[in-house]
Amino acid sequence: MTGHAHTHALPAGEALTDAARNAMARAGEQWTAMRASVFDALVGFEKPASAYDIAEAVSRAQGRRVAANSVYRILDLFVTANVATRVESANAYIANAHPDCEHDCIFLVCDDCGATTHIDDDSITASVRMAARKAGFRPTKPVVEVRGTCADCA
Amino acid sequence: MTGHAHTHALPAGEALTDAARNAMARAGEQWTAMRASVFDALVGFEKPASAYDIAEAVSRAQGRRVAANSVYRILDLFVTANVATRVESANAYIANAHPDCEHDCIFLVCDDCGATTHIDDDSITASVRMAARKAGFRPTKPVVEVRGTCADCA
DNA sequence: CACTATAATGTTATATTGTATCGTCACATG
DNA sequence: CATGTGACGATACAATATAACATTATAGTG
Repeated sequence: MTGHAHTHALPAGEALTDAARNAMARAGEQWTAMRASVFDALVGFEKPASAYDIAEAVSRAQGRRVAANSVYRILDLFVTANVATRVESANAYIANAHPDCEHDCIFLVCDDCGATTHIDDDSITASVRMAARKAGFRPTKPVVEVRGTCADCA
Repeated sequence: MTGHAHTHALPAGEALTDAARNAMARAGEQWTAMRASVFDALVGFEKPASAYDIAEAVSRAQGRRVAANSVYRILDLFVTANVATRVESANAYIANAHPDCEHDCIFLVCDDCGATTHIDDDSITASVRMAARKAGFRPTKPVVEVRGTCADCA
């Protein structure tokens, strides 16, 4: 039993950007050129990207030096607005494929190639939260990531 | 249902150090004065400690400068030998309360005070591994941590 | 439009975390 | 004693993250 069946029409390209912009709007945040740039860079990576990777990509795209600092600020907003997620075990960020709905994501991180996919299994994350509560803990954000080998590298 | 009931006589003090030393021996690693020092420092922290925190503590304890470098090396051994675990979402390390048995631990990290407890719920981590496999992924090490507020800070 | 408050970004500096490299020391073994 | 090996020291550096303050852009408002 994998929680309620749950199919997203995964937004891509324009649609994904739209979804992100909307999510930001809902969070009361603006969608500026700089933020669009960072988002594009983020989506441009297949793997989770570090703030510095993104800073470099944005710098290239804009033909000027963009400091990691600014990128961090924007990534923080993205994370708050559910537009991106931080992959803790990789110190890196990844775009959220469906900013529209709130999930406790589960990331599968390939130690070989770095490729990272995510699955949504609300029954698992719910039981994680539950177990925490049973221990007298008030959960805010479960971090569920799996290191291992992806299908391509296996 | 919380997996098989599972009660450890949690080793503490001397007993814990013994357990750690044995675990290292099983991994074919030596138990040196330096390693004992690092382990003591690690156990001395209530919260997950960064390698630098530990380097400082060991430096104080030994009245000489110990470089983070050396601490990292030893921590890596500890992690491999199941004597310590890295808390990914905190970039820090914590001693394993029962080096004798292998678990996919679940950590509860308080965002307020930093105190971190761990629970072992094999049914949860098993289902995490299972979900990963169902996605064509070969799991090596699940990272399950929960950020939130502990009972004391609630 | 001009003014102003606020948000966003730039700039620079610095803190924290993590690796790499190579030298030295201690100890075991032949 | 010679030699090999593992542990540790020392130094340098790379990567990740935050702080503080200046400047610029933007949205409201009169």
